[in-house]
Amino acid sequence: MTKPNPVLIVEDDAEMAKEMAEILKGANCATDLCHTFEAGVEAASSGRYPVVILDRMLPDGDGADAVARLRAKGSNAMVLVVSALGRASNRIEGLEKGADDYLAKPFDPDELRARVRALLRRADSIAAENDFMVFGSLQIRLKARNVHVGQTHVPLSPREFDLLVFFARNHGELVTRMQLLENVWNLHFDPQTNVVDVHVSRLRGKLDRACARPVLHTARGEGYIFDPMRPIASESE
Amino acid sequence: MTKPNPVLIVEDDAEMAKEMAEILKGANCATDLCHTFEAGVEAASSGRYPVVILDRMLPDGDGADAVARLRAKGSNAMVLVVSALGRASNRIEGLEKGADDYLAKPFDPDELRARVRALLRRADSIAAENDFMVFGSLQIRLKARNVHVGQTHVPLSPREFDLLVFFARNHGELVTRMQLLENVWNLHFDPQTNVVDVHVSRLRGKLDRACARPVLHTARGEGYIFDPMRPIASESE
DNA sequence: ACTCACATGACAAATCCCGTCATAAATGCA
DNA sequence: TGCATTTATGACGGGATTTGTCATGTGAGT
Repeated sequence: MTKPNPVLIVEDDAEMAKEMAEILKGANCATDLCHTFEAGVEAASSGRYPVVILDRMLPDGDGADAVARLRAKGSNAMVLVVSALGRASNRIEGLEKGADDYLAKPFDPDELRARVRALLRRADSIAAENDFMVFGSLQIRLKARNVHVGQTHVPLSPREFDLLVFFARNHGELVTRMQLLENVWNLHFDPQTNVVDVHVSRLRGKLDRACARPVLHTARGEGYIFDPMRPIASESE
Repeated sequence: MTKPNPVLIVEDDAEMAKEMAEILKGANCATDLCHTFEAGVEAASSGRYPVVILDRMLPDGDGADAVARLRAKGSNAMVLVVSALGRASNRIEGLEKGADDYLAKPFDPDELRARVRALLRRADSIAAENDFMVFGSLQIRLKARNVHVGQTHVPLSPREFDLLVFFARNHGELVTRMQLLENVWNLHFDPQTNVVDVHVSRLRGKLDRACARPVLHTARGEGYIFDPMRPIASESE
């Protein structure tokens, strides 16, 4: 079994939310919960969730608008809108506003599972076709070979891009200079220079400036760690 | 009003097909019709239709398999499966087999329209994101800025790529040197040199070699014509 | 405070892209 | 066929970009 897929549920009814979470465990999903659209949009725009489930009606607004706000923030999550209003007209409005699927309450557990699975599959196939990596606001388009932070483009040289991709593929993990020489430079021996350091420095210069926070951390005596999600220098908790 | 969207309907019941076509006129669609999956898959794999509507059950097979065959042929059309079997289990199976939406018969005309519109919108956004032009075996990825013939990559310089894209946008039509200077070079006067000729020559060298046939034709005294579909040197029908 | 690892600015070699020119080839016409 | 005009293409050099090296600065840990 592969690792569970993160799914965000935005729902104010705690009972319903718990039920959905329970159902989705059967589809290999790890659910997180928000109680308001405000919080939901915020969480979803991190790019961590390939699939987001929105209740159509919450105290703080309308699901259709929430979808619009989400899209405006650059999220490309798959959105499933769940609604007590099951009539066709509502379904239509939801889909036209940018949701990817629509489900009426009350729903059959099997159907929820199936819908979410279909959305995950679609998210996967889009990601595979259009190869796309997201770390918070940092986006890497593998085929286009370009990098964006939020809406702004970060110009990288070919080497720098390859370097970043290697880091991204091993995000959160320690990467040694030797690994980099092997995989990015295709060198199977130590050139006895600091090529790696120089390129890491250049890459870091561009990325940190763009992200306005450190993303490439150095593990003294070991190597480097790429971890864009790491909270900004503060201890505790 | 923009120009109508081509939609392919695959349906054996002529009455039903006519009705759907009529309904979809209201969604600004130009519908074509096939009566069998065989013909439908063939027509759809031309890549001309962003949206394909499949009946679930036709004499020559099952819609779910047709979707699979379509995908295997490399089509990335959005597929809506319409079925008399409206139960959840069928809907689920359809979606999991690779269809993009599922609609039960009988349906509300408004709902068909809305679904198709949603699929068109999604097709658009995928096309915009993943912008892709195909001429026979020649594929141009606009964002990735790379070109493939069949499976092999054709390396082009930036200028050459821009040139090709301009030709591709005007494929089959005469393109003058002046147009190229204006649109590819951003020159609004004649530089009195043969820059264009030289770049066309270079581009042609790479493309013709890769395609193993002439793709960029010259219209003596007029300009050039990009036409990758043009049958190989032979007169008459 | 000292040492060693890492960071980074500067420089130079290598590469690639592009426009120009000169010359060859091809086309149309008389 | 021969001539004039248009197009094709090989070669050259300027210029920008990328990349690796080195020298020096900075900071962490002992």
